[in-house]
Amino acid sequence: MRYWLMKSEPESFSIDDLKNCKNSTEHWDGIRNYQARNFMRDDMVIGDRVLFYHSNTDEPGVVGIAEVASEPYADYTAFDSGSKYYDRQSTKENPRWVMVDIRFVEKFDRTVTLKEMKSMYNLAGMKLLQRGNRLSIMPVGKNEFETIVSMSKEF
DNA sequence: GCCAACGTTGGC
DNA sequence: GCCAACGTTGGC
Repeated sequence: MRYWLMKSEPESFSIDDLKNCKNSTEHWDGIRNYQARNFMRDDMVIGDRVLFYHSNTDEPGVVGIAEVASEPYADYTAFDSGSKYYDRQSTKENPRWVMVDIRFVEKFDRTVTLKEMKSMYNLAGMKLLQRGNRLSIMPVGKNEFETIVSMSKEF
């Protein structure tokens, strides 16, 4: 099993929104970055655990856990000329962008904030914390995943 | 709202 | 293939 971190702006799609989806599952559309796409396309496996991260908000941080719930498949928002994710170079015959389904697993009792994570010596290697990182999907180490989960249980 | 950092685009 | 211009991300 692999571990991931996926960012979402809570004003557009929060962990509560995910929980409230049908079957607490939603497709993760709109990824238009090749590195992030490649992670979904090449490395994600059903059942992989995902740290759900809220970005662009008052208190950025990890708010809970989700899991990968499908194989990768074509991101159909790229075919829709009315969508803000439309990409005329992505065709049904040869889709450029993919997505996976994500299922809610649990919401933390509290947010593990970016600030806290920065202060943890054993999280210093996290991609999330590297200078200038803007990836919205990134791999996370098992130890890092478990450290963050245990931080969520401490007050 | 600002701005640093980064990815993408396109002219050459 | 270089690189300037531009757009986006996301913390602050």
